[in-house]
Amino acid sequence: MASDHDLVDVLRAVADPIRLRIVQTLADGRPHGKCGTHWDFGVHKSTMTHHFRILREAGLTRTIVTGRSHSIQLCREELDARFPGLIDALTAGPDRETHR
Amino acid sequence: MASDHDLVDVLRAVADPIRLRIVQTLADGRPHGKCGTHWDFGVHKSTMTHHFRILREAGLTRTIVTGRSHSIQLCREELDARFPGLIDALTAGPDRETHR
DNA sequence: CGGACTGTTGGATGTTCGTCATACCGTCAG
DNA sequence: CTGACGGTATGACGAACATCCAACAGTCCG
Repeated sequence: MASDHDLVDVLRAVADPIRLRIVQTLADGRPHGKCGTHWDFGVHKSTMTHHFRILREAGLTRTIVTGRSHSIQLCREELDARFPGLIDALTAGPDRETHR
Repeated sequence: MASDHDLVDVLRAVADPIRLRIVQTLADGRPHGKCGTHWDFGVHKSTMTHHFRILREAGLTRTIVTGRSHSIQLCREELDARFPGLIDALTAGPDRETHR
């Protein structure tokens, strides 16, 4: 039952265009910087912080702080253990354009 | 790209405790009645209508009208085709109590 | 026909959410 | 130390959302 609650949290976190894209990009398992370089969604800096926070609080990502640059990484193992197949389903879009 | 848009719609539809439960229950492929008998969430009748509408408009379910009783059914084939593994991931919860 | 049953429609309401702008804080280079 | 850089915190605001209530509409039974 607690799993249902968590699942809803994860789904809510992922039910947003920007956050879904972030998760899809992070699905390669490697950490990505939070810097505006990679994430050009045309939204304000603090908005990205907001989205990163939602993802982190839903248990989807962890943040790695190195000096003044933060990196974000998907918690693949935990997620695959708790919600098997979920991340795959989110990333393996039907006609998902590979890169860019 | 259109798939991403649709995926977000599906996720948003499913990112609600009541609607997630509905989808999980419907996952057996059989049609279930909309009657209050099966769905006892303690919410108002019209609220259920609202949730059913969201699910239908997200392309998750179809409604079968028979006389004065409506039945609802999950669009398994379409969903498995467009978002392979998604429904499985939603229903195969980690410690989801086997049945009942 | 007239009423019970099943479900929908159309407000109304309080809450959550996404976004922005500004101010703030830690880190690194000179 | 001072200033630039990378992120965070806080507050505001409009849109979307979940919920309820009352009224309505189609179907079946007597």
